[in-house]
Amino acid sequence: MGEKPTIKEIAKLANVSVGTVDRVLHNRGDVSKKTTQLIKGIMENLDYVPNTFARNLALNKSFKIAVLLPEHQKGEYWSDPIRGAKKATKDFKALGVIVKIYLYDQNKKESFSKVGEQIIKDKNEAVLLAQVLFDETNLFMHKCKANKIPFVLIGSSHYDSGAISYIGQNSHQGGRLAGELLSFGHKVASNYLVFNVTKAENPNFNVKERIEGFQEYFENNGIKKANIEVFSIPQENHKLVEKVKAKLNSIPDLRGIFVPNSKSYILSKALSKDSNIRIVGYDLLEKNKSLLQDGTVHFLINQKPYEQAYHGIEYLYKYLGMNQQPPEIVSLPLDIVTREKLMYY
Amino acid sequence: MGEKPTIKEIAKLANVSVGTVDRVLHNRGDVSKKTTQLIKGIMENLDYVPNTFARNLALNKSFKIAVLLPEHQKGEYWSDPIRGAKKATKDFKALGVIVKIYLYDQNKKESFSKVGEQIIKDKNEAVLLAQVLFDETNLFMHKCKANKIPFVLIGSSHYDSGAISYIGQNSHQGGRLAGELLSFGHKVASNYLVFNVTKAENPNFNVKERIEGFQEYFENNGIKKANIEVFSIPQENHKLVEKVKAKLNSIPDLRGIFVPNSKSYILSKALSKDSNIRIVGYDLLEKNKSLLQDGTVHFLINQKPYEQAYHGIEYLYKYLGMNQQPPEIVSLPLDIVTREKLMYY
DNA sequence: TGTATTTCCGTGTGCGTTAACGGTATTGGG
DNA sequence: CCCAATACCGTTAACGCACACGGAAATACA
Repeated sequence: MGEKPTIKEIAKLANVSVGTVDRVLHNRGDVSKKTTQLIKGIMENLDYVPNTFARNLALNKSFKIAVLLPEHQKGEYWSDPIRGAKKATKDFKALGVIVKIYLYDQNKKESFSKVGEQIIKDKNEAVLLAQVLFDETNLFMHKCKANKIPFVLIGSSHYDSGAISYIGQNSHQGGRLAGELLSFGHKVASNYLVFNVTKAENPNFNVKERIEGFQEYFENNGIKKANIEVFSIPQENHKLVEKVKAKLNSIPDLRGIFVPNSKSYILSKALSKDSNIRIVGYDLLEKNKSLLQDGTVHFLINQKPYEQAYHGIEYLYKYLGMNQQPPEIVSLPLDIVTREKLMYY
Repeated sequence: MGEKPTIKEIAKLANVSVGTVDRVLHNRGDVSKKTTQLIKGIMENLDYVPNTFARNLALNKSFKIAVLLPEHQKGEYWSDPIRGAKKATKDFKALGVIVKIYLYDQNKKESFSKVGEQIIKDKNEAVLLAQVLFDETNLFMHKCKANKIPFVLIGSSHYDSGAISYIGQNSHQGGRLAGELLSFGHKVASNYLVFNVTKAENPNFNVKERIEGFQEYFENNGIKKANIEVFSIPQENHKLVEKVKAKLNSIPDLRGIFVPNSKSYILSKALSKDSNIRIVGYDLLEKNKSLLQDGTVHFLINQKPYEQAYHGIEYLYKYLGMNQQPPEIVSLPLDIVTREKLMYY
């Protein structure tokens, strides 16, 4: 009872060979109806389940998974998902997973396309990617679908993309959380600023949703009189710092600032040293961590890019190797980082 | 390059047989120092990882892991690590891991001992446990050591217990974080209360350390004038609520309360509805979540009991099945939960 | 009746790793 | 110098499954 039945035992009970049992197991024909029924009955009775180890060993196939992400410097955002991907590479290597990381220059769209084609050429069987370059990524995802290459999207949410799974955070939720943290302890209505540094030609839906969530929070919590100004400015603006300073000075009694992307470190350049403004930002870049450390920024919301990539590869392997369908949307919990929590990261 | 190296290939490169490679792989001696180095070097170079499927097939054994935790009602603290254990059970089943959960009545010490003995009798090869009943657990851990059964401790920190790994949070850190959250935005010194509900005969070192960390925070941040009172009271006290109310009234201008364990819901009974006191508590019990939801409590620190148990089983398997020594101490990051984050849990 | 086809099934090899077993040098003791 | 002990290493049979190959029996067709 405790022991697991093997193919051989089933064969003996049915008075056939293992080959026959194997044939009905994978119903690939060449077995008479009678013996098929007999064998199926026995398997049913003994509750037979093929041994995964033996099966995978015999199949002896490996899975090539491509990771498609932007090039990056050390300490930048994209180094985290890369780390996660590398950890997954190591962890799943023993299971036959071969991960190759493809990097592109996010300022050169043709770089993306080139790398994307390389991925197809290299006969990768699955792809993990983030939608940084919107249109190019859409194109690539279409190609994947055409070639029946499953892929997982991390970070950004583009629901009808055809990805077998989307892994990221709920952006609305993040915005609301930022609202909660900024207004925490303030009973009275106050002035808040959303500092939105944009990047030309790269619409970011996450940022849009975060801002919506931020506004939503104040509406839903009866802090209607809160005055929320959204200040958007392109990163390429050469008078950026001056303009930000002017904006800050133009708002009397500014209570808090929400930076819905990783650009807190830009905002900090325009802040006076002894500013008393609460700031909630995103992403644990080295520069941002310093701001947390010295008290300029009070909360950073961590997107857990490391985990996103790790789980992405995990899902792709399970999909390819064990026919397991991953959840369509995986919402990672928001991680609030304060100065005291910093030393863990 | 893309293909994975096998033992056979390594053997060929080192001019030895697979047997020798296997011997150095599992360092079971009978190999000269020179060839050992040679083989290790080659394995390093090729980044060799033994094929899990072949390995487990050859080993053809399963690992019995026991989980030893208190009985619990739905929604209570211990249901979370149980969930984590069950998830791990499912995830590692395919690797030959058999997990059995043993529950005891934490109010009956003899119940613990009985279950503990059962674990030994059942020939479990590893144990995951939490130190709820201090002395009894020590005794049991000694028995495990005597029987050479490895075990992992989750939640509480008892360093010289002989556990192969301790998984939990840094309690000092948790206390400091609580200090940070309570004092956030307050420049001036204020009055704070630590509300410590104790349980007879069950000294909890985590709570002690959290309180120390809390005090430490104010000392280290120049908020020396902060007045911190630690109020300890046994849970069994039949005039508990009255006494707490009295205590609260006795402190003028009370800014915040730190509840260093899961007993926030007890404190809440003594609070007036429109209280303006900031509260930081521990643990996502259903009762505590309600308090977060209605705004009575502002922050809960989540110990991640689910993850503790999951990783505990993961480590035990790797220890048993792959000779991998886990880290002696695994500090899970502190998880700050606010109302806005609540819906994820 | 003889040959060709179809139906059905057994045999054998290989997948990568483990570990028992046995074998050949090498060293040490007398 | 011989024998025994030791150090070191190779060979090989499992582990359970997948699948190619070939072969016997049954059926079809002439």
